[in-house]
Amino acid sequence: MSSIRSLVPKIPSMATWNKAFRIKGALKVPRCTLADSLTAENGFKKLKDYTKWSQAEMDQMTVVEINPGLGAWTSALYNGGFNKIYSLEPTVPYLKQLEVLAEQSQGAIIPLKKDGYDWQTYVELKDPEYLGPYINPDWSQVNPNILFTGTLPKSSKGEQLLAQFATCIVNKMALHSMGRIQMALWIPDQLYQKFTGPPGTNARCKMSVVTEACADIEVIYSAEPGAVYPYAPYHLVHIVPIPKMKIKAEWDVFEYVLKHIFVMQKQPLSKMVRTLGPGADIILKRLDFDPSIAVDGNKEGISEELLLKWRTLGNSLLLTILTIYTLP
Amino acid sequence: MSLPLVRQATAGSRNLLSLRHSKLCLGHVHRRQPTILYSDARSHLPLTRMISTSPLTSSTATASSQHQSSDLSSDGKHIILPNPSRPGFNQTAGVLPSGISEQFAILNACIQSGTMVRAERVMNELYRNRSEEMKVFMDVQVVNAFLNGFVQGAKPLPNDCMAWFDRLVSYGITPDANTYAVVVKGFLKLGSYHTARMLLQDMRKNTNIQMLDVVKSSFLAPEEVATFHQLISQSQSSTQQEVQELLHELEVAANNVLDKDAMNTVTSASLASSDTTPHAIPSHPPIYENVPEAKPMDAIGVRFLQEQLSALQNSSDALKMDPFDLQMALEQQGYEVALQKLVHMREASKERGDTLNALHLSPLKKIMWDWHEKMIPLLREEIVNCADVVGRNTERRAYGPFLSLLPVEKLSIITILELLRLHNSSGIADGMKTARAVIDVGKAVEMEYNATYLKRTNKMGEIQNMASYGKQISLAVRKASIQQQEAAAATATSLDSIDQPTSSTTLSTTQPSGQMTDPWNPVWPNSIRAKVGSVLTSLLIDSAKIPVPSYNPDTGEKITEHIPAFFHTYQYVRGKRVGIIKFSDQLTMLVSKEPLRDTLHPRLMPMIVHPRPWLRYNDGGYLSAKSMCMRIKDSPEQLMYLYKASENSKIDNVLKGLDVLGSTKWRVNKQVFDVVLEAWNSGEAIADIPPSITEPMVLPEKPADYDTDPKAKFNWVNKVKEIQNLEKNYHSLRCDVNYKVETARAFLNLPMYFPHNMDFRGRAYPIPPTLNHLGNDLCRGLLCFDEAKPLGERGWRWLRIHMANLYGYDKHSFSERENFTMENMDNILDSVDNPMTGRKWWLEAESPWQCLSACYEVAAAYRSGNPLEFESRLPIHQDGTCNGLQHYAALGGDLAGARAVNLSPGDRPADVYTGVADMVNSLVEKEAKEGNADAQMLMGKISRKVVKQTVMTNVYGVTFIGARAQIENRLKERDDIPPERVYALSSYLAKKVFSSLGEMFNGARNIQDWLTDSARRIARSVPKETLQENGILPFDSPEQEQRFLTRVEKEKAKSKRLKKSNKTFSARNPSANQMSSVIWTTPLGLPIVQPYRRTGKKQVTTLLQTVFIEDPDASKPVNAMKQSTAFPPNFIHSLDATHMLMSAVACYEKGLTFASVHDSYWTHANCVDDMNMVIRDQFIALHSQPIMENLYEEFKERYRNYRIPNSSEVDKSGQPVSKATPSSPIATTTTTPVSPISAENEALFGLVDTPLEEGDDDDEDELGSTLLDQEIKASSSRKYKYTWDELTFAPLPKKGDFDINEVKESDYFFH
DNA sequence: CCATTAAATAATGATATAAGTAATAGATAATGG
DNA sequence: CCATTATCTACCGACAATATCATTATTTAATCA
Repeated sequence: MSSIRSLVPKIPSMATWNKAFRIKGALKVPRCTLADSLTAENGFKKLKDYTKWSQAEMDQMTVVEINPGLGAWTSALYNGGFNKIYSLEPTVPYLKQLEVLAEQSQGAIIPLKKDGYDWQTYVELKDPEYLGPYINPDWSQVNPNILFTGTLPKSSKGEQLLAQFATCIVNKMALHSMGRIQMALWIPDQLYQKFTGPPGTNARCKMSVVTEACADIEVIYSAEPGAVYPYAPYHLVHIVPIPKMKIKAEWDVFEYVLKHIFVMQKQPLSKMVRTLGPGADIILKRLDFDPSIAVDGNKEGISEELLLKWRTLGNSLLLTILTIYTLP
Repeated sequence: MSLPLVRQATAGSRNLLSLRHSKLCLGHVHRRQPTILYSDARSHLPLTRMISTSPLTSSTATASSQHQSSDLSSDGKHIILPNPSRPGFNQTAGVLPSGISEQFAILNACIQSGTMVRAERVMNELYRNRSEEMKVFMDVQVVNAFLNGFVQGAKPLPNDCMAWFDRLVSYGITPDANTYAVVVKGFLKLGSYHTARMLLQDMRKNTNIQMLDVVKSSFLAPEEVATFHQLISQSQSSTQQEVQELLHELEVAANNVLDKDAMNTVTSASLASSDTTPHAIPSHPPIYENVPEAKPMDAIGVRFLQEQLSALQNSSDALKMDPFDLQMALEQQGYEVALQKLVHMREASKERGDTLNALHLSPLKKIMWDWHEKMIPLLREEIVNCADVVGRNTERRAYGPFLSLLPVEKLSIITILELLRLHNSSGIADGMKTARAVIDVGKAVEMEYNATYLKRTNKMGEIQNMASYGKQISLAVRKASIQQQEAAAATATSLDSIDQPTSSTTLSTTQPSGQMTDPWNPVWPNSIRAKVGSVLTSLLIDSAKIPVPSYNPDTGEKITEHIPAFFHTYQYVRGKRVGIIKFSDQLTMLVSKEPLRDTLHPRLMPMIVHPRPWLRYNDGGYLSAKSMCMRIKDSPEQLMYLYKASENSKIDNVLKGLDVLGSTKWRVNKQVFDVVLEAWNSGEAIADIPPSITEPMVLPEKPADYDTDPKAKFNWVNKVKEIQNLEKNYHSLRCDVNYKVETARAFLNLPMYFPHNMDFRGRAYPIPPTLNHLGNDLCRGLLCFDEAKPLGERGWRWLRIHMANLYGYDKHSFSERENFTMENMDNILDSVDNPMTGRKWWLEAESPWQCLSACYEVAAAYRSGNPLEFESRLPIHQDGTCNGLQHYAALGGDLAGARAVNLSPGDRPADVYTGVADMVNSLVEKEAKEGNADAQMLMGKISRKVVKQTVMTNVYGVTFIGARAQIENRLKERDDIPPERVYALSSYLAKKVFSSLGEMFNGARNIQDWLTDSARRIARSVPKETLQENGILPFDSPEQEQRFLTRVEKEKAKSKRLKKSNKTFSARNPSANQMSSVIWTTPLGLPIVQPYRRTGKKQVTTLLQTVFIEDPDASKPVNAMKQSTAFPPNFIHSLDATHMLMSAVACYEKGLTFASVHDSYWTHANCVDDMNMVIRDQFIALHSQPIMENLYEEFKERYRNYRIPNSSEVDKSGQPVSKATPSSPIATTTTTPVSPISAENEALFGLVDTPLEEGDDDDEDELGSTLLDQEIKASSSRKYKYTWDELTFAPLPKKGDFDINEVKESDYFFH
């Protein structure tokens, strides 16, 4: 296919980076960027091990990368064998750096001045020029032509963005209006904990429930804090939307319910259900499990079976709620 | 000296007292003059006494009081108290530390509910855990109340009482006469005369307490005093001389006291009648014969109010009730009435047995009754549970005692009504914030408790008689009342330490001067209110259900479900949780169908009799409810200054002004009311009545990409939210109108009064919230004076001018305005004849409802054939033209400014707003021609209204952002500007306005700058002592140092809990040490404290959730920025308030009816000329004083010995590079005196960092010095010197040549 | 019985929560290297 | 200590985040001499 690729972006020292790339204005905190090529290469290797992508599969994939930053991950993707990488970078200094890489990659890397945080971007990506040809409404299988990847900022924006990705998966919106698209994201540790928070833990939260209901998550690789500017622990996470959402309820209702019962995640479900509406506790009667389980699904004194039932939230509770609420 | 303020002397019979006070009043108003009228006894401040009552702390106390004696000078010109950072403040101010105020409230609740076991436990815990603080804050009053708890009931426990007495004495409490009275009472009640006698003997031997003081203690009822005679007869046998002496004293005292009642009434009568009051006041009813307060009882309005009461058992009398009693009953029995109405409803329908009629009954009331019945058993159970708790449940221990203070029925009804009242409050659709709900319920319980407690202990008949009698408002009456009250205190308890519950900051024990002792009744802290409120709310939520028709989901058959009427839930507001209590939809529907009148508590309504004159800062207004003359929130400092000023008779003239405002009798304008009602019932949007929304608004269509593009969805959701918001606003607006209409209906044909109080700057506000003359156009249109006065020629003219003003034609000369009205007579008559069907000319007016009201008046006068004799009730307004600038111009003697705001005469009104608008318009026009799109859009649209607020606030320091926001709001109101451009346009316009203003108000701005600068300096300043104690400045003397060290020693000895109060003085965070707020005294003597400090909120656990509440006691650093930016407006407002109050009093004394809305003064048409004279005279009187100079002097005195941090550049030798003080903008004009202190500083620290007392180890020192070296090298040319300079103020801006007396000739000064 | 220590409980402080930044701009307080 | 960063945006009438966890502080129980 192609000769061995060994693209290496220019990684400035932390001090230089601080001067040249610390972005002011739009984002309040400087956006994190992967700043270690080795980490990037290692991460990609692991990712490839996990997904078992063949070169043929990779050849037909178009990669969309958000927040490439210095381009370490971009290079790793390119070096790993992808031939078409859209790098969505809104800030000029990074963009310049990427253009260098673009040149060196003989056009495989295509920097675009777009912002992965901006919803408009996903509308634009549907353009025939970019992902238009690969839009695929078939959710029975993973979209073979698109890989979405990138680095999430450590700010509240990153958190919001991740939550929205989950929402969009459930509702097949934005990126996921183009099909069942897999993602490989570099996620800051703190956010990762919330993203995947298992039941009964402190990290269990709204987002982890939604995530659980819509995608399979696998952590691929964990970067040393030093590999990211400014220093922060990051994980590379592989996210594959599941073909059939576990959430049966209408999204807005589901979200409302989840938000309210998670006000007090350590309290029994039966108590929090009352905050949903006057007399909402009547739905408890129709529940097929003991509602004294804590909202966050704390395991203590709870049978495995019960836990399972509660975790398949979309199937039981919310369906029930919906039926009650939509009665004449 | 001119005498506008001296009340017309009626006869030579005025006593010394009233003479003295008239003089006092003059002295204060006209001239800064040392106060000479206070006897020295007055300066014995009760709270200082409180400190010294504790021998164990005496060393501290004396030390601090000596130390403070220099700055605690309340008998000088101004009230000056220690800085809140000083240890003396909390003690002097009686501010209780966190936790203790709660415990005191609980203690009192235990005592009052008769559960002494719990009271003992509280007391025990207090002494065990907070023993050091107890030494300072435990007051003998508290002790007396506590001890009395043992012996007041039917089963006295004198031995327990005695044991506690001994114990408390051993803790350092010094018993007073009341203490002995209480303890002795216990034994007397049991017949243990011997013990009682021994006690008294002991007292006689060991204390200086007089027997008479014991016997006349308010803790002893007359019949209890009588038992002393039994003691005497029992002990006659003793031959000891000592005993015989005691018995003799006792007998004399007892007889004395038992005779006292008669004495008292005589004195009161003589006191009162010796004033100018034309009639003597009989000591006993009936005294109302010659007081025609209310119209005859067949009036429509009063019937409604009487219906309120008709449910009560003795209601047959209601119709015959005297208005005074009616008012009293309304205030005190509001909840009983509400409850009885529910009962009646039920009884009535049961009796009639006809279900048909039952259907017509209010369904809401039926449900409320149901809740009530369900809630009561739960409440009882809860009370039992609270009593059961011996050990751990701290929550129950905190709220339990309070549940026993009122009957459960009352608790229940209070909760129900409060929750219904709060529907849609704080911007929550169909619900309320939990925090608000629980605190308000708690507050309502507290108020009700106070009201009934008062009723129980109330023997204030004479006082009230006299007070309510007083259409005669005068200092003399006030004085006489106070004196009488104090005299009466020996036999009757009075209301004093019950502060108004709305303020959560409290004086722990306010002991007024003199012999008077108040029952101890601490204000409940908000945390307690929240806890109490939350139990009740939670119980109501559990018990309140509402029937809902429903289907059985399984069988599909129709059933009636009972779902909760309320539920507790949460909302997220920008990521934060907010607890709310929501109404179920069914309840919302029910409530919206029901008229709101039954949830209106009479305590919030206008009064039907004259308000009680303000006797003290916390004594006046409504008859029974305790209210404050100043609205204070969470600021102990404000309260303390007010208290001191009140006790030192410094605010009598202010209070008098409030009395005058409260004495204005109003009535509802029936004609306008009818039109309002018609408009209201039509459901359409008319004037400022919003339309009623019958069907839900149409939602916009979802966009095509709603399902795929989050942005599209987001936008749509936002649109929907906007619409819902609009709907909500309409709804709450309509509710508001509904309340107003209902209140007006209640008072149809009935005179009403608005008791007034002030904000902290002295501006006056009516206390009743819904309907008052400060309200919107609708309120003002609905109200007119009760008294009618013939127009006369001038009045007829003013009426016509007023008519034109209200229409909006107010920028022309008076004669043009007169003509305007005459030319529009046709329209006016049409408006009157066909208000809703005719041409509706009045609706186009700037103030439609007031215009309509004026139309009626003009039309009636016009048609009467002889307008000059027409009896007019319409208030005619005279508005200051840019009142703030007027005061600025007067302060600065600014000629140009004076001309611009009509201080100097002109032949037509000058109007700065129009002037600026014109300037901006021409600017815009020019740029429009140049092709500026913004300018083109705005061409010709810049009205006076658009720029008015910005121009006005410009001299108050509004910023560009603020100005833009103001203009934005104005532009949004217009419909000829596309909403999406409003923002950009307002930005453009704000710039233009600012540039137009340019140099326009330089005179004012100079003063503003001086004020801002001074305030900033003050806010940053620190008392010298603080610096000394932190080792930053040297002590003045070894003695001072020694005193400090002993205090530290003592503090160290205290429990660790207190160590946080030992704040270390850190240079790192300068704002943490800024504790001085800006304080000044208005020319009327009102001390004003700017309350802006950091908020210190804490989470408080309640049954429903935790609530976030301001912790009142923590002394928090000031918000220096707010202090300085707020000072100019506050200062000017305090002046306009002063002017208003002065004018009010002067008008009153000329017999003019007077009302005001800050800078708009109202009176009868034919009195306008007189009032105008008064306004001008008072303005001159006010500004003839050297106000700025006085302020300057006051600041210098008040902040003597304060220091501010300063850094100035010095050259290598340490000599100052420039003499300026860079820390202040104006400082360049200042020649900062080279104070000796600065020299000391320099010597002490040289150029090095402040050597803090914290032991810097050598390491750091080395590091520090090397760093320093580097620093010097690095910036070799620059060295700074940091010093704590004496707080000085910039010299006052130079005063111009304007002669204030020109105001007299200016027709358009107020117009 | 006391003193001392361990365990239990209360008080205090810190942190996360939701989820499009709205738009703009100039002074000043707060913070971090 | 200086430079960057966050926080304000005239004032008043009219107020309001909360659950949970970790860490101390204080109280109670327990043990022992």
